[in-house]
Amino acid sequence: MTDLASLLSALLRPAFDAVEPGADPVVRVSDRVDYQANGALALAKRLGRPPRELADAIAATVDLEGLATIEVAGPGFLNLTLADDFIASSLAANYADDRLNVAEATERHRVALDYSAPNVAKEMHVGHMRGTVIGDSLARILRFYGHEVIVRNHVGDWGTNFGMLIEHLIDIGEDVAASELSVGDLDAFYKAAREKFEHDEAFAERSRRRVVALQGGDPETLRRWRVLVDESSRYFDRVYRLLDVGLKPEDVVGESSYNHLLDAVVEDLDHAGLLVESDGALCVFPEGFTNREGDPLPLIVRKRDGGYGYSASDLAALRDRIETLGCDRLYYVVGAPQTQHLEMVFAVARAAGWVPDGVDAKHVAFGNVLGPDHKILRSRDGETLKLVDLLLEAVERAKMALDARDAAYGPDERELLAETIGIGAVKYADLSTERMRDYVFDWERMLSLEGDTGPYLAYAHARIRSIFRRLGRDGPLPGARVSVADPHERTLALELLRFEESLGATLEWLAPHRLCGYLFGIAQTFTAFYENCPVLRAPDEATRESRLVLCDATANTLELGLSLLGIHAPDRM
RNA sequence: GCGCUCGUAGCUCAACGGACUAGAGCAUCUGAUUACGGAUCAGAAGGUUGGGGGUUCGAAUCCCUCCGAGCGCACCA
Repeated sequence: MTDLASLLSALLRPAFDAVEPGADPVVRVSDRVDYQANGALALAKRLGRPPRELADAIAATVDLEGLATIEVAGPGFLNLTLADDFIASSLAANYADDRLNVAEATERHRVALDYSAPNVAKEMHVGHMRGTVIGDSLARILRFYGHEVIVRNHVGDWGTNFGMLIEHLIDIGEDVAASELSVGDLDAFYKAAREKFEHDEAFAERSRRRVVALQGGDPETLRRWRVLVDESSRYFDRVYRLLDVGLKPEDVVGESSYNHLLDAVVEDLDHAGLLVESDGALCVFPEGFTNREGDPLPLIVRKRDGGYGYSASDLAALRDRIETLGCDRLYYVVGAPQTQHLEMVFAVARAAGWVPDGVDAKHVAFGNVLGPDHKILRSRDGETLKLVDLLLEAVERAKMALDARDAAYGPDERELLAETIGIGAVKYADLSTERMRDYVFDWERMLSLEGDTGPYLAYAHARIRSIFRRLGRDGPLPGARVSVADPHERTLALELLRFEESLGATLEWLAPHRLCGYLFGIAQTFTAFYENCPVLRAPDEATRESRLVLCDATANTLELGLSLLGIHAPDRM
């Protein structure tokens, strides 16, 4: 389907072109009319003509082909009201062709989507949840649009920490370590290693030597490193399955994967004349970045000791995504504190000529999850909150909520529903807030069946499906005509037709909360419709079938929209 | 100190440079409805969009400045 705003814009364009070639009508959804074009105001300013007069002239010459009526309002707005017949027939046609909830990109991209990025031998905590959930939703939406998405789970599997982690592995024995890691007690493992590193000088010394052995490619050291990586990956995978995200083991391409490209990064930066030695380290000083003292701030590509840091692997990964994978969109779903680092990486890559025209690299930054005290969410005892613990609690709470309801579930159904609802609630709460903002985590609110929540939307969907169960059919009769005679029908139909517009905005801003807002609006509009327009007791057969189309289209939109957020909507709950 | 982000109703959040009434949800209050799954509906109350300037026909949105919060600022990643 084509979105209505684009369609109206195309109809208005000739009239705008006649005034000034290439002028943009700027058609938008308006709260007081179906759509509003305010392009005449900007155009009038540019041409120095009275806006109202210009708007009148455009309105007089425009041909809307009977699809809408136009009216000049205020200082020069062009208010567009769609014809009821047009809304009804568009909805019916799109519904019949199964094209109501379809979106098509005009140009397709190959997108490198970097998200999740947990650290090997370290627990996943709430901070990883946001990146994982947002990234997963964006992956789904991009694919839905027809873009090719190459997911890179840039796990932290390299660096000086691994000296101490491998030594600790040796100390406690691989069998013990493997069982400790596989039950998900990564924090205990990491903390024990850290503890020894800080208080046991002999251990610290062994650790430092071990780093050298690791970076030198010593086979036995690499084998032990691999044990840590593999055990952690298995653990991550379990968390991803619980979280119901599409990340797969083959998406894991960690920092270590770029080791063989790091020398070339340094050489090429040197050839480009960007490399500067400073205090023994090899640095690039991109323009516009300064430190505390106001001096130029370096991106340290190679450390004084000759080792590479994460700047080098980030640069190598960026090149790999452009040069080897052939991506023209690079999205990094990474926390807001990394903003400066990523900007510097992008700046250096551009200066080095590694980012051709038409290639866009973006930091999709996100804020923190806060506790009731408005500080970073922690467990009750003040420790970092393990992601699994949070997810399991969500499932437990959903189970209790289900038990409190007046409905009977089989034990398997109860288990499955609790997982679907609980995890969905957490994900929706996360996705429905603008991603740059910190948000306050609140169990009560996110699991509530009232308000802007995952369970509310899932329930809205299940309730509509139940209409058809009661009817004993799967859907409306084929070829049913749609009428929007009642204002509630009209509003709902129009809202349903705006699916692609909403998805377009979601992608344009890489902001899943826009899709959330749309779906919540759909659910609310539906309730108003359902309250005022009897469906099963409709006055006549034709009205009933028309309303059934609206019901089914709403349920489909909710189900699809939620699935694009990574949330499953069960048919009954 | 410099930089980035945020500051909107009691609380949690929306709002793409567009309006004459800045929207939802929760909580509060008033009515209606014994309901096609009550996640009901109608309505009320609640805001000088942190303060102050500026640009504009028009600013929560853009610019400047101040205040407050969070984060980053050379060899951890």
